[in-house]
Amino acid sequence: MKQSKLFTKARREAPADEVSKNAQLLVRAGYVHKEMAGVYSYLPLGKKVLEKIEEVVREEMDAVGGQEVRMATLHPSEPWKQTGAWDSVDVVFKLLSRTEKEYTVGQSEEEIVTPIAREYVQSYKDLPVAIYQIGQKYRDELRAKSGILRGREFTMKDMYSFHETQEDFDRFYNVMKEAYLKVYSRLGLVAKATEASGGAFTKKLSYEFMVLTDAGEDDILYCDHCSYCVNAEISEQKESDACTRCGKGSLSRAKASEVGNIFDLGTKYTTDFSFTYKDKEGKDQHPIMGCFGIGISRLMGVIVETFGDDKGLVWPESVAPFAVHLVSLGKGDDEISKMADALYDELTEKGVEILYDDRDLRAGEKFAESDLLGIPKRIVVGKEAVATGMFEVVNRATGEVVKKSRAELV
RNA sequence: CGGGGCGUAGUAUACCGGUAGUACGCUUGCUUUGGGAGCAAAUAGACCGAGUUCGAUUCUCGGCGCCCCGACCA
Repeated sequence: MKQSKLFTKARREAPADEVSKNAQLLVRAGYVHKEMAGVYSYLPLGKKVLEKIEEVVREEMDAVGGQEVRMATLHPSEPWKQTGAWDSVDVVFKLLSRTEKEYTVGQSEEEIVTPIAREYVQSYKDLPVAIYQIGQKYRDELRAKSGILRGREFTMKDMYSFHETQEDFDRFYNVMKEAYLKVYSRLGLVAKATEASGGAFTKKLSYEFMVLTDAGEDDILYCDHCSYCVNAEISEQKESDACTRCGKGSLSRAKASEVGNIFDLGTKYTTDFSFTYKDKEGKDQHPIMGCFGIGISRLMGVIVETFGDDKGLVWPESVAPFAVHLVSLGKGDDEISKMADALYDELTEKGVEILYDDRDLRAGEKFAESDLLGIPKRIVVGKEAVATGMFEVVNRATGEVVKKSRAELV
């Protein structure tokens, strides 16, 4: 992609009405555009990042046997009334059509997925099954905040699984826990599986996946020795207490952002929707259901909060919109332009995802903007490259500079 | 939803009870060219409504919007 053709432009100033780091940087760099409080459009660069995150999540969900679907976003009100959520869940948007019919937009999909599963699962032989989707969710939040970390519209991966027995659910639950940790690790994040309230439908604990960041909304207590971590809202322990799990470490308190959760829904929904299968004895049984969410757009925000520095965004390679930022210097210098053009063509042909700043701008402006965009690797083509044949390669995260020849790059 | 703050060109800001100035951006020309250049010209603005006033962008009230704190958070 040539930057002269890129739809968006970086801005020198951060928007005055954004305080959070993720919103300031993403807006400045042209990754997103705010529509209203808690609702952002994703522009070409931002969309690429979202898709990178989605792809990592998709691979790990497929790896544990998940099957991807795309469920409706506009929902009839009936199933929501059937489960009681229409009246009891206050973040449900309620829409009225011109003929006064009621609808909602999905803030979660149990009301949609359960009737779908009921249609295709009749026997214990059809279980277990796990289906998921990646898509937009809508929640009528009283207060959107922190840029893309907590919005009224956001992108989420939500998986729903159905099981014959509690044992099988527990088995899958652990598989998912590992899959989730793998996802976060691939995104360059350190997440803690955190014990939390199980929500409305189970007395059991659920797990929330927390990434430590001051921008987060939750307080957690975690052991400095083992992997124990608990949401402070359900814990009677306090900072500096000895860890009750390993007995060796002590607890630290920190702010964290919830980037995923896994719930045991029991038979709440399968009962509400009269979803039964025949077991081996031919008796009707309600499947046990699980729900597994990952906040895709929130993850993007958390990545910005975690890695962004005073110069701008810093993307881990796994989610960067481009792998390489090729920057040519020397306005109007034909030799430099030709050399940069040639390198761009070669790298593009090799399949390298590359953004080429071919614009006639001064070096300072190009470097500042390159830093802001946060692409992991910058290749500079200037007089020096023409003279020596060696290209300067700069690591955005570390600032480390190495010289490489054309042959080493392509 | 309670509390606080803020709404001025595309962006960031300034001043003012007498209709607005600066910087960046955008357009044009010349110079400059390895860390956000210079000169010149050009473009562009008071959230909405009501009230007070001879006159409101400025003061008052209401609305709307945005941010922050809290509450809330399948």
